[in-house]
Amino acid sequence: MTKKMGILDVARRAGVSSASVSRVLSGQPVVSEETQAKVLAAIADLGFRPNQIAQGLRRGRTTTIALLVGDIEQGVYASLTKEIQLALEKLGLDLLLYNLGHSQERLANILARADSMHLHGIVIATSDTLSPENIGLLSSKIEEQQLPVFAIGLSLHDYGIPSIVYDDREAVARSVDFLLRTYGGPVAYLGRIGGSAAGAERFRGYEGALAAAGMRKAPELVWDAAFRYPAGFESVRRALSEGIKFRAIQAGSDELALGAIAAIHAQGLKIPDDIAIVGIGNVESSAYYTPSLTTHGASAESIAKTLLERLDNREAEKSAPLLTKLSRPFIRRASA
Amino acid sequence: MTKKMGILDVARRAGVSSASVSRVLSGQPVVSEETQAKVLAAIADLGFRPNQIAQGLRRGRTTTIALLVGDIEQGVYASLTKEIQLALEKLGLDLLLYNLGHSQERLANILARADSMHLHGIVIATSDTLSPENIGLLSSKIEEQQLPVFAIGLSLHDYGIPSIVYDDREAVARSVDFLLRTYGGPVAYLGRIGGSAAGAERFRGYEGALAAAGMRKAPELVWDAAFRYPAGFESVRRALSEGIKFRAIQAGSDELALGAIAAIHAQGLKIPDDIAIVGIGNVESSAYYTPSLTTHGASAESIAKTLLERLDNREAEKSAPLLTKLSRPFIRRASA
DNA sequence: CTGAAAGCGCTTACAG
DNA sequence: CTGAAAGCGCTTACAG
Repeated sequence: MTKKMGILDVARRAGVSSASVSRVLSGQPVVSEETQAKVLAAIADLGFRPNQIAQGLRRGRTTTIALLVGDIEQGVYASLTKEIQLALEKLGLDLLLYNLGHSQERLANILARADSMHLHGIVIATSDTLSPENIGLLSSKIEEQQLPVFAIGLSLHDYGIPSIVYDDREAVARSVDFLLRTYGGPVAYLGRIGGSAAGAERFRGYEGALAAAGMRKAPELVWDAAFRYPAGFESVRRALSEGIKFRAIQAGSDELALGAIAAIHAQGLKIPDDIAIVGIGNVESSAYYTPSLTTHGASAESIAKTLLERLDNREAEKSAPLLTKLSRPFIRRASA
Repeated sequence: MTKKMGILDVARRAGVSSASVSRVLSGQPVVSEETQAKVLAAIADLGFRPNQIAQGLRRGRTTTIALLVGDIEQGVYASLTKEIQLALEKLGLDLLLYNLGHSQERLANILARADSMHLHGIVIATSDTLSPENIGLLSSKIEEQQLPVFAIGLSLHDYGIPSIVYDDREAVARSVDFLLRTYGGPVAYLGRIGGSAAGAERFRGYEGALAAAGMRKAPELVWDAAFRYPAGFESVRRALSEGIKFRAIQAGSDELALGAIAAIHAQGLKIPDDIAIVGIGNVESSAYYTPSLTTHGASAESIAKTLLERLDNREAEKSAPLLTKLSRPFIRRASA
């Protein structure tokens, strides 16, 4: 049944030219209803599907969006990937996935290769700070190639790249203020600061809340650590063993917070009685920890939806704001 | 700098024909060293990259592998996706990601579209039982289109589809036996059975261990539940509230086990003192729970490696075994 | 070993 | 509104 079959076979069967078939295929309004009906019938009869590569070559671009993701093993990126793939499917677009793994060099390689792939668009979702070279590559793709590029989770609007981000500074400021008021004592910050654009934003929220409360930032209470579990565990274990005093922790990710919880428990301390902790991201497991984690929510769905709309409406896009800020809901659970 | 540039520009600059350039590009051994050197120099000078779509059209297939994944939000699939993408990159292949989300209909749609995409290969990784139609679609792609297809995590070797799976039956039998010996009392099974090929295998391991120990399987101790946290939480919450007695739980996934732990803690019970629990999959967070989760390991890396070798060596593949079984290491931590 | 030429399967000006 | 024809950028028999 799956013989090779082309637009010409459809044309023959419908009794029209291949040009007409092509026009029906691409939904051009010029074709008469009669022709359209004949072509559609022929397509259905033959079970024809246009060769996407040939279409891509002729049209000069594929139906593929590249999603460049910081670390797919982190829950937030996994959810985001899932929702974006689902959304793209509605537009008939496919998703090419690249896991960056925090390497600017890998990113550069991928972007270089992207040129010859004639992508439909690029979406980059990472919390890492990008190198100037990579930012340059991205924005040149917009200008020179008219290629839709979107940044998620990091603000590149200053470079002309449309960005969809959470207002993490505000979110963290809010929860640190909450920790200060509720628990009184010193609040530590646990999370990546250098090298992470999102991390830096979150840390600024922490600094802001301290300043607003008239408190000084203590260096021994700022633990710059990678975003995953082991880093959270290790940082807190060390702080505890060094006898550093703190009443609460604001973590830069849920994974960090969860790793921290393990370290706190390992010392026989109670949460939130001895130490309170707040995460950010609302990873699925965070609700099922003991204690359940107080955190800031995320909505991969609404990001995907925003992306979809903007991808679908290239006209409106020209006058769309370069920066879209989403606010995170504060999710209070048992850990703080 | 990024003007459109083709093989002809390279040919002109190198002083050879476009055919020679093409031959150098595809690494054909016929070209003389001199020609090759000239072409390579011209390519480097111009920063030329061949148009992948044109190559795809001419060669009849792209450099893209489609990865169809059950649920990217589950840790095992996220790790697998990451490792596979990394491995493919070494072969110059790109990864097209589709999240199946346990829908056979979605799978059918994706497979239907795949024909017109002229993929380089298909990898399906899901624990779901596939519909006969979808299995038929997959195996026809191997036969009719010579398309490499691999199944990961579910055995489709009976249908001529090369499969790479863990020996989950053996793994679960081992840990259930361990639970029986260590804690004496009744062991419950928590996990998807119907609709999940992998789940069914795991459950058979449970049954086997009970039988080997001369115990009867009690229906009230078998909780058929979806693979994620909420299902684990809810199943155990209910069993506990109904007063069902059990000393240990074997879960069909780490997420289920972690959800179960939350439910056990919610009742004020202790792990493993009151109830012991074993998961399967070794999701990253499982080591950072309180208590840390005893589970069966997985190695996305070794699966990706196996896949890579088999994708890279199409000749050897013809005589390769259709079924590759990997064993899971038992990881004993605090929960049992 | 190399080049001229045909062609992969579509789309799109160009005429009509 | 429709068709004949050129062409997207490569690869690959076919001659030489």
